[in-house]
Amino acid sequence: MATIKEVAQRAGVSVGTVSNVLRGSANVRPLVRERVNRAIESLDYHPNQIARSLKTRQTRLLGMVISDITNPFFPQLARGAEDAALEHGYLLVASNTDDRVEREKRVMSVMRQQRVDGIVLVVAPSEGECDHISNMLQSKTPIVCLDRLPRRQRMHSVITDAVYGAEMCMRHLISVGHRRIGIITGNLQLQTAEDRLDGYKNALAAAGISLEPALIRTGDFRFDSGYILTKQLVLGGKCPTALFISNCMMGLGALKAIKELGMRCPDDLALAVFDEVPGNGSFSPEITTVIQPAYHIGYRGTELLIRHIESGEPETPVQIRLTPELRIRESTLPRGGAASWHPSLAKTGD
Amino acid sequence: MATIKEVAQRAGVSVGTVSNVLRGSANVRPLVRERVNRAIESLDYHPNQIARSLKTRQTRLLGMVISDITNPFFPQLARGAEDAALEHGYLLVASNTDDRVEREKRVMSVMRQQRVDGIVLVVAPSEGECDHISNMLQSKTPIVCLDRLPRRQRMHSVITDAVYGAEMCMRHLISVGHRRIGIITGNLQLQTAEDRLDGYKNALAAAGISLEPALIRTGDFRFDSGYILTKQLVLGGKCPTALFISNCMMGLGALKAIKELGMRCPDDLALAVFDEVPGNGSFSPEITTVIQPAYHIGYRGTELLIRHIESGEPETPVQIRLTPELRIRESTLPRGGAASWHPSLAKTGD
DNA sequence: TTGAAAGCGCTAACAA
DNA sequence: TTGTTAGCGCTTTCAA
Repeated sequence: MATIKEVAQRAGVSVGTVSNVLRGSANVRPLVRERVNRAIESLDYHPNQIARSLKTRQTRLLGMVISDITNPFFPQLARGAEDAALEHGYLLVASNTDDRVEREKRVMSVMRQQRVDGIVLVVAPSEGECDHISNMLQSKTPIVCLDRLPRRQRMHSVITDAVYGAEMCMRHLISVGHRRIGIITGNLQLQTAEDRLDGYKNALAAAGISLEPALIRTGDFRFDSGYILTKQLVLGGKCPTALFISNCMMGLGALKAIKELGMRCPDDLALAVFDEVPGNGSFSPEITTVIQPAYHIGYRGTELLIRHIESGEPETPVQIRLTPELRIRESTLPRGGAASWHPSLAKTGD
Repeated sequence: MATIKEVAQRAGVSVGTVSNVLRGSANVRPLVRERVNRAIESLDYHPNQIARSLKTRQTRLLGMVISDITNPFFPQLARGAEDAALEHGYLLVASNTDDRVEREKRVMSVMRQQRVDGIVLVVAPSEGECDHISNMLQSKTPIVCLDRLPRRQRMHSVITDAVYGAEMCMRHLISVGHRRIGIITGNLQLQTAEDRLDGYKNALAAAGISLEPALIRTGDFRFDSGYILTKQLVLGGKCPTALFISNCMMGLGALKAIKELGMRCPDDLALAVFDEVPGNGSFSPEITTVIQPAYHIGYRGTELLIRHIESGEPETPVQIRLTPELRIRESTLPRGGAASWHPSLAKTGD
């Protein structure tokens, strides 16, 4: 591959001048500029970003560490992050952790060696051992947390207002007549999972419905736990009339369980899911969901990260909280006929 | 951030020795090695891969250029690619093209500036202007094509045997009694899309069913075209009794159209889809699909790429063709009662 | 407006 | 076994 030196020779100028042309900056005589550009063209010269990075101490690489791209929430988020990155001339180095801290540590360490300019991070649940995060921060590599807040540290973040989303969804379930509502939560080491549970509790309390511990099951955001815990809830004595599932993968598991149990949704059991469910709208039943602005979480988080990279870290963490949206569909059609219910009843989000 | 020089000073050795310790290679006295490691630890030293790359001319970065990560086929592929990369100490730089050549050119150019060691590529459809690909190859950056073969060049690739998959699926539809089978294809600039159509044609020919041009519609692998073309096929005069859809996104569109038309699947219209459909198995109906080994395409393609990076390019392109699998589900239950059909009838894949 | 040259942090060849 | 040093391709300061 051609180097800047060869371009300089070919154009009959010094490397400094070529550099100036490349960076569009300094005062170069149009004639000279023209000659340099022709040399670049004819040599198919691609500036060596590695050499540039070594000198300038920035790579124009951003790390993106997420949980699992096969969870349909994350592709949207990734697209948002990529769009923001590309608009500012950055490329994304991406990696999945499967929510394992060891993997998070490992990829963040490698990204650090690669000298990424910053990281957007969906933290893995952990019991506090986050030295890798504080070390990173200490070495002046900015991090913006997406979707989840780590328990200990206060950091830059862009998340969904999960308490509000869960509350809104629960109010809807209650408004169509449900009293015995079960919930399957995510891993409660995660603030997000806890928040969704809090929304559940708040809504029940506000409606004067007492909390029934047997209706609360702790899952892990994966298909299997949705499947197993739904069966447990349904078969375990006092079967709920509605289920609130804390994410889409567990939602699919719950649907499968309901099918296998020979129950009908919503007639035998209503279902509402936090997160859009893959395939929703094309199949039956259509599922009532709390929709997170996944794309925007990625986009705004990355934008925030780039702002910090390019103009220095602010003193206090910036925390952005985006509002989710409730989409009501047939899986929560009111029991005993639609006549007893009107969509306006559900709009209690104020 | 600490440098190798500081580590050397702290350990009381030369940078050369530290380098030797880092790369685990040369003969270093255990005692000295120990001292160096302690220095590394206490300084929280992370080797600067940028500087290393400049010298060694390899970045341990792999480019992954795909069509669209929100198409559920690609997350699987990406996980396979990442696993292979990580196992060999590489990181993935990822980007989506939305099947637009301009975007493909742009990101590949940036990746080239970043000096990625190689690229796994899902090519965008185009009318032959692939200079960016041949230039890349010429500059000794290996490329392995995944899932799709570019029309002109012969390149390293890992793809699914689409002709075989489509044939197998069509044989099944025919075996349960269908004669008027419609197809919605992908963008026929893509070999993959063409292959699936060829499989369709082969199976019809083998069964002695004459080709009906009106039953062939050209889509673009996106939701909307599946939706629109299904409506056209159904409402356009001679409605088919079964539909073969060339990918999952169009499959979802087709399902939605069928729903809106008030038709029942499979009673009014049978449906088979190439690619696993998101949500399939949890909803109704469950869809008969041709399942591609997406993870393996990513994994083996990346493995192949790394092999070429580390031991030089072979003379002739390596082309790997993986076998898809037919999963028969309720969307193609035979018409006129299950009694007339037995699963064994479908197993004509020999 | 342009050229010359130091230096970014590392590797690897060579010397000691 | 360890140390010294040139040089990877660029940017940037300083001098001309």
